[in-house]
Amino acid sequence: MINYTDILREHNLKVTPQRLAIVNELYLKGHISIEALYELMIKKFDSISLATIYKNINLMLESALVQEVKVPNAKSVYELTKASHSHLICTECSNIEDITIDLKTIQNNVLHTNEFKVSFTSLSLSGICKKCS
Amino acid sequence: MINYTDILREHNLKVTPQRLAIVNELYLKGHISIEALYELMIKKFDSISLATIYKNINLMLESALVQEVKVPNAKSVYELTKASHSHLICTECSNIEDITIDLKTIQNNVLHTNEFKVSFTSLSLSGICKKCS
DNA sequence: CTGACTGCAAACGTTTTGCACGGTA
DNA sequence: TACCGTGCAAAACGTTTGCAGTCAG
Repeated sequence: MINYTDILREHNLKVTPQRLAIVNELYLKGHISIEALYELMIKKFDSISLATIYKNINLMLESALVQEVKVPNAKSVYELTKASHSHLICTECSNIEDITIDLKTIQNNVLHTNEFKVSFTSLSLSGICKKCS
Repeated sequence: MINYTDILREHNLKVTPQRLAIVNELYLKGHISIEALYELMIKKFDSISLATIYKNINLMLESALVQEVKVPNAKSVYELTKASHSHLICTECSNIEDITIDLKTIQNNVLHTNEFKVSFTSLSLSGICKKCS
């Protein structure tokens, strides 16, 4: 069991049952859409409002506890902020897997040939995953 | 002057002044948001409707004449479909530059270590461009 | 001439906001 | 206790749809 309370406090967010549950779902699912998160939250808080989900996700985005992942041809999903990584997105089952790919060489090339200082990279590879092929 | 008429016909789209203008703006700007496209179009067609923009962009997406580019922390932009490429996105001036980066090695690694068959890649590098630094 | 495109208005789904109440620190 | 978070309802926003008139082929 992860200590979500401290994680929230470290990001200057008050600890509430709803927030703990949101962080818990993000941790368990890895990547989740607003809609799917709401469906899961309703099971724990039968009168929770979508507005609460939005307000909290937005606060978590601002405090960098959470990051948005833009998915080609699909809705965005959200994940707990972790070390820079890429995504394998299955177009069949919609599952998203994290993967570590070293992009330093590419960043260096871009710095020298384009004089462009990279601060954030977003790489997603869409295709068919092991299970679906 | 590019022959936009043929480009439209090749994608089974009827040729209208509005469509010619949309393709022209996409060509000139490289990447453009719906909102910005509408602002430009209004200058040429004072009674054009946003619905016309949406309908045409959607048709152009379906016929693969146009592609959507999802931008981290910003609205999507649209571009004429061209050979696979990546994007340098300046967080200062919001300019987007196309760049060719060979991702075959990465795709091969993913195929072998994750058994994941990549069909589409999306790589964007956000940072500070030459002009803004 | 026929079907497709345009522009307008209405509808729709998603996200945000305002407010009264309740809970955290 | 004081402020912040929650839930509800309403509003705002972006996008889509239906329709009547017009245009491309």
